[in-house]
Amino acid sequence: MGDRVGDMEDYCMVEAAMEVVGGKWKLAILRHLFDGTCRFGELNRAMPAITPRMLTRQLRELEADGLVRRVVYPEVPPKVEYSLTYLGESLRPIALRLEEWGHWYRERRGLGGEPVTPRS
Amino acid sequence: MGDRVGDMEDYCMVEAAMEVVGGKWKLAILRHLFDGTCRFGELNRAMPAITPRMLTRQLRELEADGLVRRVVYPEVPPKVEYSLTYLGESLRPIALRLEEWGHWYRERRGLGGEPVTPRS
DNA sequence: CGGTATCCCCGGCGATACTG
DNA sequence: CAGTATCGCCGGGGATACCG
Repeated sequence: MGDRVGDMEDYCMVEAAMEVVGGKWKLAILRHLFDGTCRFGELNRAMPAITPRMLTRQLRELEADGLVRRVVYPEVPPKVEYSLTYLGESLRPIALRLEEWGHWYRERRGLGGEPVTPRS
Repeated sequence: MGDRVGDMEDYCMVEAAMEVVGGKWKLAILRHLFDGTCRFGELNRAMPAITPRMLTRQLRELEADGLVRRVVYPEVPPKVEYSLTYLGESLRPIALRLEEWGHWYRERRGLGGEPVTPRS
């Protein structure tokens, strides 16, 4: 061992990051949480294209990966607040730069794709 | 501009970026091309886990998205060189920061996952 | 309000064999 | 050397209905 171990360590890290952040809605969710704590419904209203099911799933994964904190208020009607952990916050600069890049990229490429999948 | 009109434009851009760069091997490939032009076989040897088929597919997508340049030398035996376009180069700082982040993340989280799916 | 349950589709991804 | 061809899995993601 040791001959070419360094190779995979390197690119593996970027893939490790992608596993955490590569879900279809993950970065979109984080992006909203950058602006502050959100309730479930707020997030869902802010991203109408995502179904509650998927929003839940992605939030739970983000929580399991330690990027998002979920706080349940035991009251009625139910209230749940999502916020970023320190780990989640640490992604802010990168996400923002990626966002910039995406913007710049689409300008250069002439807005190739649809912004949001249109529903029938 | 209005308070939050830009919302979906914004996060859409990060998703746009993910569409281009979100493939399982995309960033890994780019990461290798950051170090300079590569031939097909070099890339494949550098990433033994990826099959030729997938390597081809992801390279073609990167090419279609304008991140990678493919140069064919009409000689025998065949020789094809892959390099980054200006667009591809522009991802370097972001990819590097994501890599840093991935490294840091895994240290904090105690190396949760396997680096590469081990073949038996 | 903040989710689950259920069902299903599609395409990303993989393995193996073959070719100009 | 640099790919195709073929086949198939599997799970991420979606639609809709329902629940505490």
